Amino acid sequence: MSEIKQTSTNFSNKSALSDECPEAYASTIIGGQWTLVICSWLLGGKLRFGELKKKLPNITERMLTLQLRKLEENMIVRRTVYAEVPPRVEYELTQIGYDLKPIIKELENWGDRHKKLTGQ
Amino acid sequence: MSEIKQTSTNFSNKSALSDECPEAYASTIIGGQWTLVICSWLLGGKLRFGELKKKLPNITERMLTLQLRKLEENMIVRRTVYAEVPPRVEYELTQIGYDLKPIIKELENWGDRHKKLTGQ
DNA sequence: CTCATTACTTACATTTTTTATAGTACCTAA
DNA sequence: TTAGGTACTATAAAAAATGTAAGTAATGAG
Repeated sequence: MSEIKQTSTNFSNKSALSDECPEAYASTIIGGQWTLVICSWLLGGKLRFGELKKKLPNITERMLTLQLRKLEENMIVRRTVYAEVPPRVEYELTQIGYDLKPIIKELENWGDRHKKLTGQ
Repeated sequence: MSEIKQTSTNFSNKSALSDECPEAYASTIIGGQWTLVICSWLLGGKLRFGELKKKLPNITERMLTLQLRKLEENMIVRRTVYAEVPPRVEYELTQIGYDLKPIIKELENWGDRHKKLTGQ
């Protein structure tokens, strides 16, 4: 996740697409496997690392960390560390993160309809 | 793309997530690198394989084929083959594919705002 | 017969994403 | 002194996605 080769064709393709197509740009930001689900949980309010982990039973701590870091880099999520022991870290959506709400809702809606249609 | 290991943790994680979270389900369907851009072009009407290729200058024929096949499998796109030589194949959105329109539009919107905000 | 056209397919290589497993620092409470 | 909780890190490996390069079928034009 952190080791992207800026010389690869894949990288330049993604960059070019992101430059020209804001929907592709958005997709690279919210496209991770756990990204939307994390955001979806955070729509309900701030959560600690461990709380998020409980909501996503199968995620590894590493993946959760990576996804949260990426979300933080992309300013979707704000991270607050409390200087306590044991540590307490809270995650919450920023404004632009919260702005994903209608998109997430529509995706849920569309997903449900698609499932019914295809009998999944 | 075609060789997904149904015994992998990744596969079972994705399945479980898709079962529970329609937004994650939707994301696995429209999450490919070129998927949304292809759909976005098709919103304007049916296009031939070669026409799509021209719209996406950097895509390889292999990737275009794979993405279109996946979209077809997922009933987002309808493929029509004309028995001519040289062959002619047309792609167009299905109803549920066309229903992605508002989502794509909102993603474009959100992407633009996000770009401005982060100075990309 | 040879060539051009179109929409692919195939085999393989590379890059990116995801998972597995085992740690770490810090303080508190027993 | 030891154990326990919290939010991580480090390293390796597996899996998935994407890219490269070459080839194919059919047929009509020349």
